[in-house]
Amino acid sequence: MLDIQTLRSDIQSVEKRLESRGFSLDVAYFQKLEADRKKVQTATQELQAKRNAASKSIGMRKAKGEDASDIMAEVSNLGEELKQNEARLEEIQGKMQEFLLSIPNLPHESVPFGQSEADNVQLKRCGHPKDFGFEVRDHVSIGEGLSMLDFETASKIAGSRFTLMKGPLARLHRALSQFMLDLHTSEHGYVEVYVPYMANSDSLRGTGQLPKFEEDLFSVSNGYYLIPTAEVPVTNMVRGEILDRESLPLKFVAHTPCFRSEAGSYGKDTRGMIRQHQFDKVELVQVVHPERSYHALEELLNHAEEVLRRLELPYRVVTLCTRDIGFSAAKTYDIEVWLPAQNTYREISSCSNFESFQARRMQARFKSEGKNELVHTLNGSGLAVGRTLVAIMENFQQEDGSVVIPEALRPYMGGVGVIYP
RNA sequence: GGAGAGGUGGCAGAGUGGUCGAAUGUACCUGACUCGAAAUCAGGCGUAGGCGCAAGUCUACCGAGGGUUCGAAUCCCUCCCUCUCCGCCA
Repeated sequence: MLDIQTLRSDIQSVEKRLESRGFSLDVAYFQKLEADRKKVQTATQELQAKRNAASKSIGMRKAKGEDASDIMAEVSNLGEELKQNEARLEEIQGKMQEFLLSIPNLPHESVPFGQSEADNVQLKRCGHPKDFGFEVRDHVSIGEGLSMLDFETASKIAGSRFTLMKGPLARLHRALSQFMLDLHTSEHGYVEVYVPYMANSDSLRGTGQLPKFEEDLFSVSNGYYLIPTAEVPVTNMVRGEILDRESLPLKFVAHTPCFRSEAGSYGKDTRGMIRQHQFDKVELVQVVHPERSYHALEELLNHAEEVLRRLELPYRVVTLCTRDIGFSAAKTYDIEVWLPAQNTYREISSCSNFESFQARRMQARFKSEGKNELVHTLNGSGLAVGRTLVAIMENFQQEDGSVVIPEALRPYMGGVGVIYP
């Protein structure tokens, strides 16, 4: 959520900055709403003040045993008018809130301007795609060749876009999340957290999934939603809190399953486990002092990259352009891993600074010299586990259909160095 | 699932219709005393928002949402959460 004060004071520049990400701000609507609000709120508060004063003097007279029927008659006439004003004010404020919740974040000045995904800027490229010397297979072919990846059974159990893994491949999947958690907790200073896999609508509103993106979520009974990312439960840990300045930065890492309905992506990545309704992810979340958030973003990116370096996977980092950054983000780096079978780089992590956008929705603040100030929040995948598994299968495949285990993972695999069919 | 108790300011804890945004204690901040500290004394000390150049002033908030009333922390209704005991379960 943007600060309503900046909309009041300088809506033109807000409009302009939002335009760069393809969002057209309804300035006239805002100004109309704001004018109405001002008028009705002032009137309502005046009536309330009048009523309060009258009621107070009734109380004072009654305490002295005096008659107060004249004031009571007077103030009872206020009732209807006040009620109407209050209802009208509530309506306007509701509309204003809805309007504010639907506006995306302002892109940071360092975000490259662009019209589409094609305008994202490659920041760096690390590692070298291997020269295989044989016809590479994709992870589906490799996994099924190993008899360890079974989409048919998964769809029998649940439906399309689910995965079933068996044996050493399932273990490799588990090894990956263990490895990532250990790296981030022991070397990068994150505190491991275990969190609910369902969240309420307040939480989803806090991080920006609601109200705009409900169709991407799975909802269950009792008003719960399955989390689409650990970002939701972890970031919402600080919702409504006033933190000590000294406690910042907070750095959390969580391994959770993520559930996404992937509405509107039918026909995209239908083969394999690239785009699933359920996938595991290790998520990094930081809650920081506003002055430190861009430094923290670089640090966070580096933490995610480190996973790929240790796994010896070739990757590149791109800075998303204004048109491609997500709704809540001010700036985002995507890390893309090399997938030889697709002969391209595919997203495996997204690291974003949300500045105060989520914090304002969540009312997450810290005390600074007696004043309350909004924190900045960041998160990044460190990494998407399923896609990392895909990357390992494809980058470490051998001609006979076996898959070599990267050195860093072998302690987690009971010393196994190669997975054979 | 059954029975009971309860949700008030950072914490503790009073307040069952009226000068209550809320006593008191404690923590914290400022000042006085002190060489300094402790103790003591005095003052300050919640959140969100409106109006205003400002000083300031007004409004809302006592788990959430409705209702009754001139007036609600206090009465009524619905919901949520926490705790204790029992049952069940991993």
